[in-house]
Amino acid sequence: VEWTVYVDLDAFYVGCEVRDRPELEGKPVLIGPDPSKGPSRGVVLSASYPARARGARSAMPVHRAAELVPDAIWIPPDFEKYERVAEELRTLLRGRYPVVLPLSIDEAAVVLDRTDGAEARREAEEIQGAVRAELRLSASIGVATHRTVAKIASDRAKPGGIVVVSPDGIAEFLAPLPVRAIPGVGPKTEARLVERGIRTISELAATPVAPLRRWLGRFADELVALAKGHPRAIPSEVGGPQLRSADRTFAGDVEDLAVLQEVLPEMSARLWAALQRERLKAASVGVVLRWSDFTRTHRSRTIPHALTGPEEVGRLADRLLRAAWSEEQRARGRPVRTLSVRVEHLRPAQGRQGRLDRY
DNA sequence: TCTGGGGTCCTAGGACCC
DNA sequence: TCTGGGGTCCTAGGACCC
Repeated sequence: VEWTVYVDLDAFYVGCEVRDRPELEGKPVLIGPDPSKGPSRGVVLSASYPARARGARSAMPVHRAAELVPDAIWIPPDFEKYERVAEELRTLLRGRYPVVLPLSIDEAAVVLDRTDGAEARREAEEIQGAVRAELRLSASIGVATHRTVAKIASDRAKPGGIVVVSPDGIAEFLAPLPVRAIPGVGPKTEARLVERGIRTISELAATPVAPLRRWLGRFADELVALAKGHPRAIPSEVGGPQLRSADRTFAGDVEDLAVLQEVLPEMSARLWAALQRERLKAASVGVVLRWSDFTRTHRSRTIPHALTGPEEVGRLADRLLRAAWSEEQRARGRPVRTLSVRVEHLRPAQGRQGRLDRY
């Protein structure tokens, strides 16, 4: 049987900082823009467990976290560092196992062929020990015969534990958990399920799938199968990236098209640099306006050739931005909070191999 | 005192093709 | 005069994840 060992690094950004500054161990550390340095619309990117004990969470507005934890130690994010550390984890795993799936900056999975639960648990223990000894980081690990179950198990193992789910114990393991524990069930889907009296996975398992399809589409079949202990297998191939984007949230909401147009050259340059770094070509440009009420408008255009440079990205983005603005702004009657420029239809550029294997 | 800056995948209608 | 069945691509929007 094939087993998946799902490795999830605990409070990852905090962990990267604490291993460089051991004196921070056990302290309420928050990664994000320090709100005492001026008003910010930023959010917490990572919170240490002592900070979590006082209610701070990642994705929480920083001013709210500062209220809850006034003596927090704030550290501005250093994404290059986190990317390097993420690569350390992948290297560690690739040195030991033939099939390693990089799943996000702080998660990776190993697929073990022809093994059993006891052996898979020993591998998880060995990985956890190596991550602690060599990376000086804490990992939570879920072990199961299906990736989705292994991921859910890794959540239950936090922080620093190992949870193994046997193939015939899947339904029993999932039964008491809230539907929200399933990856892909967010606030909206949870609300739809709860409206129908479905709060836990055991209640989901007891629900006829046909009526659920009306609300959830094909996802309904997947959910009920998982709840009954028969998860869908997820293919292991990791494709190349689908899009790259540059985002900018303004310090104050913007009511003037010209202000948006002004930042396009800088954003296009940033985006182009990212493509160059990864040796990618793109053949589609898009802009996204996030209005002050958090709704979004998207315009994109595909062109019959690869984009030639940041100027072309900027030119096309400007055209799309003006169209989106004239068609939508009056009707929305709201200023813009965030502007994004994105490129899609990515392909590896010719020539030397880039680092497409990173993700 | 609301909610970053990245990303992924799915759906749905229309164009267009065989 | 009426109108198949299947497929892909494009665009816009939505939900979700780290």
